[in-house]
This record gives sequence, C-alpha cells and structure tokens, in this order.
Amino acid sequence: MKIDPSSSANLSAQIAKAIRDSIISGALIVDQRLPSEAELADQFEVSRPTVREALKRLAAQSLIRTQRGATGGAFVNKLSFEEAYPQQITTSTLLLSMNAVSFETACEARYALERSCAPLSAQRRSADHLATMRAEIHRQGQPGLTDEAFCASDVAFHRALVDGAGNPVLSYQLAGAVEAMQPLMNMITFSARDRARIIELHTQLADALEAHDASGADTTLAELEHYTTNLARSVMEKRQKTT
Amino acid sequence: MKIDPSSSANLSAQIAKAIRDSIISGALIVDQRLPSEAELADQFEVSRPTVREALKRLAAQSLIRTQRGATGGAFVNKLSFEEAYPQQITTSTLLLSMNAVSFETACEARYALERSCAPLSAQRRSADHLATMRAEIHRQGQPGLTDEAFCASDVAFHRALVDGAGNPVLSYQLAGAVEAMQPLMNMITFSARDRARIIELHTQLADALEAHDASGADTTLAELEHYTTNLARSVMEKRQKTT
DNA sequence: CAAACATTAAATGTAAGACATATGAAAATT
DNA sequence: AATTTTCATATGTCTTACATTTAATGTTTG
Repeated sequence: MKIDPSSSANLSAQIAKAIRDSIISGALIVDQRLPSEAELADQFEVSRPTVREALKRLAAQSLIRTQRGATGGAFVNKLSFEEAYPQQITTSTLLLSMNAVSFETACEARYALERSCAPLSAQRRSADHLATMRAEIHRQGQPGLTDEAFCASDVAFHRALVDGAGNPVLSYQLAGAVEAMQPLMNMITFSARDRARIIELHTQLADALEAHDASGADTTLAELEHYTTNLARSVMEKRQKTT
Repeated sequence: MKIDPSSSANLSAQIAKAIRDSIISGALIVDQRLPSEAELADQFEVSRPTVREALKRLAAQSLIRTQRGATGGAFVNKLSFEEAYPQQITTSTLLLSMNAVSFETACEARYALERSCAPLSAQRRSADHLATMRAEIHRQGQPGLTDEAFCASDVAFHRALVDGAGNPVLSYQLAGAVEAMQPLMNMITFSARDRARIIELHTQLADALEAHDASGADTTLAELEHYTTNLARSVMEKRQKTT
C-alpha cells in the first residue's frame, strides 16, 4: 500500500511523508484508524520509536490525532479551519520576524487582502459582526488602554470585518496576515490623537458596512492604510534620531 | 529557562510547545543551537525518545533543523517563504477537501485575493513576470493538452500575476488559495471553446498588466471569475443529470 | 435479571540502554 | 607541511521493558 524506498536516511521523515501522501491522495479518509504502531513498524520494517517519531510529525500538522486505551490508536484527523488558524498565525508571524519583512510590506499585504474582503463584507455582514465591530470601537476609546490592548482590539475589529464576508477560506487566509502584524504594530506608540483618528476611521468603516456601501468601505480602508503606514514611518524616523 | 508544568500528559507535546514558545518570543534566535538531546532530556527530566518526539514535531513545522556528527545538533531554523509554501499549500488543500468547501466559495476567495494583487502587479510587474505569463498562455493554446496540464499552466499563470506584485507576504498567502483550487479545477472538463475564452481573458489580463492598467486588470479578473464559476456550475449540473 | 464492580486485553505513553553512523577536530604519520 | 588516522560527540535507530489509559468482558451482588 504505502511503500518506503530503501534509500538513504531519515526513516521517520520518509514514513511521515508516505502516510501524509496517503491522506492527501484520499487513500486514507477522515476518521479512519491507522494500523497500530506495532503493525506500522512491521509494515515499514522499522522499530516502534521510529514509527512514533513519524506519527508525531503528522500530529504536529494536525493530520492525525491519537487516542490511548483499548480502542485507541492514530486516526486521520478532520482538519478544521479552527485548528488550522493557530498554525497559520504562528508560521506567518515567524516568517515576518525571521525574514526582516518591512512594516510597509506587511502592511501593504494586509490591507490589500482586507480590501478584497470589503465588498463581500458590505454585502453579507450580519448584525453580529457589526455588533462586534462597534464593541471593539468602544473599547478602543476607553481611557487608560495600553498600546498592546489597543492593538489587540484593532485585530479583533479587523477580524470581524473579514469574517463578515462569510467566506471561511478568506477568513483563514486573512487570519495569518492580520494577526502576524500584531508584533509589528506593538512597536508603535499610539498618541491620543492617533487613536482618535483611527477610531474615527473604524467608525466610518462600520457605518459603510452597515449601509452596504462597498465603495465607501474600500475608500476608508485605503485611508486607514495610508494613515497607518505614515504613522509607522514617523515613529521609525523619530526612533532613528534618538539613537 | 523553559520549564514544564508537571501537569497531566503528553510530555513531548508540552516540551515542543515550550521550545516553540521560546523561538516565537525570541529567546532562541535563528541558527542558535539547542542543547543536545541528552541535555534536554536531563533538563526536562524525561527520556531521550520523548525529547526526540518533541524535536520531530518542531522539525515537521520547519522550526528546527538537525545535523548529525560531532558539531551537530538541533538548530533554530530560519523559516523561509520557500519552505513555508508547501506546508501552506498542503494545509489549504486538505482544508478544502475535508470540509466540503463548495467550488463557489473557494473560487470567490481565490479571485477576491487575486484581485487585491492586481493593482500592485499592474504597477510593479517585471518583464520576467510578463514573459512567464505569455509563455503559459502559449502553452495553454497547444493542441492535445490534457485538462490537468491546462490547469497546472493556469496555476503557473496566476502565480506569475501574484508574484508580479513584488510582495512576498502576498505571494505566500496567495499560493495556498491558488494551488489549493487545483484539485477542484481538475474536476472540470474544458472544451475547446472554454479554453479559447480563458486564453482570451488571460491575454487581455497580460495586456493590461503590460500597460500598467490596474482597472483593466481588475475588470478582466472579474470576468474570469464569472466565467469560471458559471463553467463549474454547468459542469456540476450536467453531471447531476446523468446520475 | 439487572446493575455495580472487578478483570483483562490492547493500545499508546514513557523509560533505559545499546549500537550504528556521520562528522568535525585533534593527533599521528608520512 | 600535507595527509591520513584516530577519536570524541552528536543524531539515528533498535530492543526491551514497564506505565497508563480505556473499553470490553466477566463476575459478583442486590
């Protein structure tokens, strides 16, 4: 069924790949139980620890789940959007921090993607999404809010906007782009005037979505992008002067 | 440094999480060597196989790489966009196939995202990107091309469009959306007339990008989405009739 | 007879020790 | 001085063993 070319090295990686390919190709279907570790060890002619290492690799990608006990074993996991979010966010975050992606580049990507959701969100947003956005706007206006909390609320606001499009695939893709920006955003200090302006734009955005006004939402998002980029630039410049 | 609450179970998952968090927080930086497996086993007070399972989990996410030999060990890996692509594509593909995402939903997401790249691509596309697109258009016109090869060329064409935006973050996000569509697209049979129309739109798209015409590219993409969706719908209906 | 309890078997989770193998660095040889 | 050999150290793998979880089975008891 799934053979293993007796090539060079890294048996556990090879075994993991063989099983992963079987899942992707559909040979192994959701909730199907894999053979026990001992059986897999026999099948691939390796030891049980090696099989276990392979299974852990797959578990790390949420491709399988394991259960202990009599009827336990490894089962093909139904990969849900909820499960995939954290991985997507972790990967995106590390990609940005490890590759020295500039704030401009990340910001441009984020707003480009978000603007692609705006027309759909203007059309389909539910009252729930609007309520979440209004609630976050309200929170952003609270006095004594830390910069980090302000950023977190900003993320929640924008995720509600994206979710309003009612397309899980879009929400999944956007989660990475929006959340991965947070560490970069956290480097910014938001003055009271900055916050007021951002809240103003957020309100404008929520109003546009409430009125099913796609082009208004798009325009506001463009302004928001412009404002955020300039804000980051001025913060960077100021920081460079002091050092 | 990285402690392990002596809670319930799944030691290897806990250890993996501890190390992963250290990488995300920046306590472990790129190319830094982790302690040897034996040292980690001492540190966490577990056995070496357990440590190894944890390391394999991290290796599966490309967070570390291992080297054998005297100066070997586990090193924090610099996660590159190139490395992240395949994982992103695998996850996106499985998400679509396991969650019964409709063709319409996937298609809508894909084109929404792609349209967000169009203005940037119209502005920045290099001669190289244009050449790739023209080459793929030419391939799509070859007689005797299988449906699968046509789809593969379609993917290559659209990836060139996306890459033309010159934003690696966008390219990364889009790779998942575009490539994950391929299994769905492969279910479609493209008649000669369909192909001709698609090639026509592709040409129009390349022309618009060459002329730095953002709105023209956007309009064409909208038409392409419309055409693809309708095509899929009619294929599905025809298939339902015969059964 | 039925419900509560104890037993058992099968599976994963963990541990310990051993050997194989790769690889760079130091030591020995030419 | 250049080359070869040796060696220490690390991961890769195997073997065996025991712990733990869990459901099914068997047993006892009201």
